[in-house]
Amino acid sequence: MSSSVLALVRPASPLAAPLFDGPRLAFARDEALFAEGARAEFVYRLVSGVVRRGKVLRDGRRQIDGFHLPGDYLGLELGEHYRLTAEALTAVTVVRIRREALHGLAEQDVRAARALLDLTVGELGRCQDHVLLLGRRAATERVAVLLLDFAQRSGAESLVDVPVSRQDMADYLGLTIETVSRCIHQLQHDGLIALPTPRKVLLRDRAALERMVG
Amino acid sequence: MSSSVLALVRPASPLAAPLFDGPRLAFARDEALFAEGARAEFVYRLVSGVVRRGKVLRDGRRQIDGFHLPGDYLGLELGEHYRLTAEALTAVTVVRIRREALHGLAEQDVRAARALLDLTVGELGRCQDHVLLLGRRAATERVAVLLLDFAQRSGAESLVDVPVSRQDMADYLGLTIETVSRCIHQLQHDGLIALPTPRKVLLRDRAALERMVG
DNA sequence: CGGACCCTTGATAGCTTTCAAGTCAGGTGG
DNA sequence: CCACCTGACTTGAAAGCTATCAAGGGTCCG
Repeated sequence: MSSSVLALVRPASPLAAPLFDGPRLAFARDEALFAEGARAEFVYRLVSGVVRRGKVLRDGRRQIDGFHLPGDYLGLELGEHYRLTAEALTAVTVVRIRREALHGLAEQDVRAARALLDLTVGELGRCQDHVLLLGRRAATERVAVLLLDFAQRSGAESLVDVPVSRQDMADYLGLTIETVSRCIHQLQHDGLIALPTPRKVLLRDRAALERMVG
Repeated sequence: MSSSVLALVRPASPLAAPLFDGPRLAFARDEALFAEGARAEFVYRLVSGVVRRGKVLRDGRRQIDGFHLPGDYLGLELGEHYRLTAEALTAVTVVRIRREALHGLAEQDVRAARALLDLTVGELGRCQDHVLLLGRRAATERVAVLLLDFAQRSGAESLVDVPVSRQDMADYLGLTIETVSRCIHQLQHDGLIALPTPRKVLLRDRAALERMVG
């Protein structure tokens, strides 16, 4: 069980209880929770919806670092400024906490400090897997990794929900939208998956997919 | 083991004092400090030498996550097992501490806990930058980024020491050794750099390099 | 001088991108 | 209810970039 890249980010070791709680906030689809470079004032816990987190180069090239689902924490960069942008892919609700308040929590409670560290370490591990994927995997492998991640995340037996657009997949995988589409077609042609709808993937030969991913 | 060598990896916010200290250990060139998958028993602080840290796919494809220089910490993954392999590129000396001891330290001393978190967050930030480089930059840009990193790290005005082989550069940049060589040639041809020796790069037009990197 | 290793260079192949249509589903308004 | 429109996805053809395969230096060191 090599730690395959987890596209959908989740706590490394699930916390028994949320690290913090509080009133809920809503964001509309396409709204930014926070932007790269802005002062990092808050840390968020996602309650519902899907969020993408990434960066853009000045010329518009975009790289997505990960997708977030309910339960995930956002803004753990914990520096003075956010290092990337988080945007709602759907309507989203979150709980947020001031960064200083979270640090205060960690100073008073050893368990909170440890949980915070574990979350950050988990994020680091996923980021390292992402580096391997982008540096050394061919296009079809990348797509297979992502589909398996979606599958694992959803816990679905074989019918997997793809919660993001082809463009977002491409920007996560370091490919173009056309290449993603062609790779999916290839996997379908090889009998590894079927595509009831563009956003639903049926895993027909999960073992073969996992072999491909290594 | 010239102290002018540089690396991509450095503490996010330099610690006033080392997080821990103790007796020194030596590793020979090409020796592994620890291997991916092994039980993560120790955390290391590099005292002298250069270390590379990375993963390999089963078919031999290699991806390097970063290069480490004196002052850097290794093994901060802090999970049950190391997530990557660390190997000495030169003779190396380190100080090491048991993982549990470090956690104990963090539990007793809020400042240590915070330093540990900051180190991990810094590592995460560098990893995110690496993802952007691998996902969305062309070969020559990647090489330029690495050369500028080496430059910044060494603090050299214009004559930069490249402390790693072309193969290691390639494995860090997600390229082949030939492509790295050709990109360096290209930069030289365009007058941005000169190459007194293969491991010494003279920055002739740093502004242009930085423009290229964005 | 010979050998080993690292780096460079050349030619060709292959994969992914780019450019350009074309299809499909969902939503809107007539 | 249907025509239309828009956005998302797919498909095709050609170009471009990087990898692969294959030599060819250069340097260090025995």
